[in-house]
Amino acid sequence: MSARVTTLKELAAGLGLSITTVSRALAGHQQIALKTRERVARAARQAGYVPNTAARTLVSGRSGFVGLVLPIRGPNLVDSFLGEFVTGLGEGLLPHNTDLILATAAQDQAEIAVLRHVVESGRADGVVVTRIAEVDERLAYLRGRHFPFVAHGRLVDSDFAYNWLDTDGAHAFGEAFDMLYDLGHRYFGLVTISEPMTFRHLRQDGLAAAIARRGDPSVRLDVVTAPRFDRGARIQAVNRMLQAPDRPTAIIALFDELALTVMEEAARAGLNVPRDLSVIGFDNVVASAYAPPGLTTFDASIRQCAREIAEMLLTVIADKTAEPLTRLIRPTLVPRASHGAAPRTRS
Amino acid sequence: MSARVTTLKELAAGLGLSITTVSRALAGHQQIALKTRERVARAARQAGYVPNTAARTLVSGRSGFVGLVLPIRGPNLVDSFLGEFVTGLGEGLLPHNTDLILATAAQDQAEIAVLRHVVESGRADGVVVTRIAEVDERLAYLRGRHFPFVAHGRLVDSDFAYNWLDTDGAHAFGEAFDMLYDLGHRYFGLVTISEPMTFRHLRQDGLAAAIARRGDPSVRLDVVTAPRFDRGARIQAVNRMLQAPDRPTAIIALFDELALTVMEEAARAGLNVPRDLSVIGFDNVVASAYAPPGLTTFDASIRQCAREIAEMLLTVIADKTAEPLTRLIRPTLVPRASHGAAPRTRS
DNA sequence: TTACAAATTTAAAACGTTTGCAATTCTGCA
DNA sequence: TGCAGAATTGCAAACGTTTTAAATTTGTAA
Repeated sequence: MSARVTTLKELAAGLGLSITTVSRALAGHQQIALKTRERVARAARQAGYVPNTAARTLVSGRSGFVGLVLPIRGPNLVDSFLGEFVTGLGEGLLPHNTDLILATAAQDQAEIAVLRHVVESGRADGVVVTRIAEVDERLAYLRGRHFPFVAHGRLVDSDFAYNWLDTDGAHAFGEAFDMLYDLGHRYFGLVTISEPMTFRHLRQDGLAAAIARRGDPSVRLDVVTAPRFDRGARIQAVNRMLQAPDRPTAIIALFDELALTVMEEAARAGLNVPRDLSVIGFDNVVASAYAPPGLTTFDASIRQCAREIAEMLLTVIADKTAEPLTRLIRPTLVPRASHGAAPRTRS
Repeated sequence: MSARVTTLKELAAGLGLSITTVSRALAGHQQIALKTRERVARAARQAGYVPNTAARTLVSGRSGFVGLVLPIRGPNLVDSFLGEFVTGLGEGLLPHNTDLILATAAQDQAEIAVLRHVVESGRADGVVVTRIAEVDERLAYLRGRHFPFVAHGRLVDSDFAYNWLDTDGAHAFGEAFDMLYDLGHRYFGLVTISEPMTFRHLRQDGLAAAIARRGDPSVRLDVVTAPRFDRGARIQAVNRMLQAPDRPTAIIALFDELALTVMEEAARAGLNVPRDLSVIGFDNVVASAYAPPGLTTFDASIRQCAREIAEMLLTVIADKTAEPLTRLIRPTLVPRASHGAAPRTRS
């Protein structure tokens, strides 16, 4: 076992054939005699031949990679999202012999610079773009370059079509409202974030639409906004809502991390969930099953979504002229113990 | 903004220079006149020139990638490990302009086949190997090929030296024992796994060594083994220990997932943690903070370890002849509420 | 046997970059 | 003005593969 790697030239020399023939034989071209193809295949297998990716990419223009730009975030923020997402992408790419490249963007670095580099260096045949912002230059850039991509999430309204897969947060938030309304709740709280991500609008709009559909003027909704990555400010925002003299009887959080904060602060304030307060989250992070009394939330099946995103991207790469693909995935309610009937008496 | 990508040839033509000169100018060679270097740099920046990775790799033999083989596991097993690990690697690679490639291995597929493919296709300049098994053909293969790699974890005893970084599970388990012993515990339980991973030995040996050091013949240790990925069997194994007429007063689990199962089953059996039973885990997964009453565990700072692994790997790639690097990281105790004084009376 | 078509194989160019070596252009000095 | 030597630039090969177009071999029918 040596450090040398077998090349096509060596293989050809050993077989007394030309490089061309060996290359074609391995590719399974019909024009090469069956007997030759078998002979070559045997020799290649025996030599452990693996084609050089760089050379193949250079001539074919296809790298066999799909890219994902990984933004480095602050500490303490790692949940299972990235792991699930990457695993799902891997599963989707596996049958097509495509690998994933993860390019890291420093915290202060513009993610688009890294994206540009990935695209223009020819490292990848397509990219996945996550965490869509309200104004997202990445999508415009990729579209301008006619570079294959699939967005996880989408713009609120865009003047162009593109490939995306999103979880139907609007529907989930409407479902949450309906369930809580039927349990007697009329005074609602929404904890949202201040970062300009599109999903906050989609979910909040879904909630507002459900309220409007119901047409009950006694329904009231308060909204409180917290910065996503500042735990202190988040707790403060949550308490603004909890400490108000007339607090909501049901709080819907934009995602589980916020909902868990709500439950912790409620417990600290001596409130019983769900007797005094119902809480509903979104994401179904692992901790939501463990945090007492068990957080009712929605599962977006990230891994499955990522797998589909990978498949969509491979489709787009194979046929760049195809119509834009879009998929809206309905998250499933995970009912646990953090929601219940509205309290009878109000303080 | 077009779909075309700028090449060195175009850049050279536009500047009236040869490809050679432009290439050298961009590489900052002193032999190119300063004025020319500046002129070229300006043109390159303006054209948004990014060198083609495949071409560069082909001629230089360096891909600028580091590989990680990602084994697809069954469902429901995604914790934050992968996300943290990948993030840490990204952080470590970032300053060296190196990216990460993730090659997926199907569930039934031999991981070594994927590894071989990554290595021999020239996709990566080095690889990270995780989850070291008792007999691990990956290490032997990489060593035979003289291919740069760093192992996360290590063999129990090996007849050759290699680069590794490991968390000192032996020390942690000894620390756990000492703490529990001082709290009056004498009857211990260890929940371990049946999969042939080396870390189970390292941790169990650390525990045994601490017990031996103490030299108290009244100390007793029971060990129960569960398959890692079969939740039902895991619960069964845990209950074998909990339901025994004389059960341990303190249970140490090989990792948090098992410890959480212990706590759940203890609660179901009407046992109060920590009054009736102390439980200690390892990993500090997010859920361990939320699972009542809060699991005492050890934090291995995966992200930080991964960053160091990346740095080690880059060192090894830069100088293949260097002495093997090894790092043993001491995990820190995260004391929560799942451990306490040994119960006075025994049933 | 010959001619021609079909089957099979090969030479050579191309992909975009780096690099050893050679060629050219400057500079200063006689 | 001429020339050595330094400074600067360029030619061409190389990396390992795919692919176009052409060459060679084989088979078949006259």
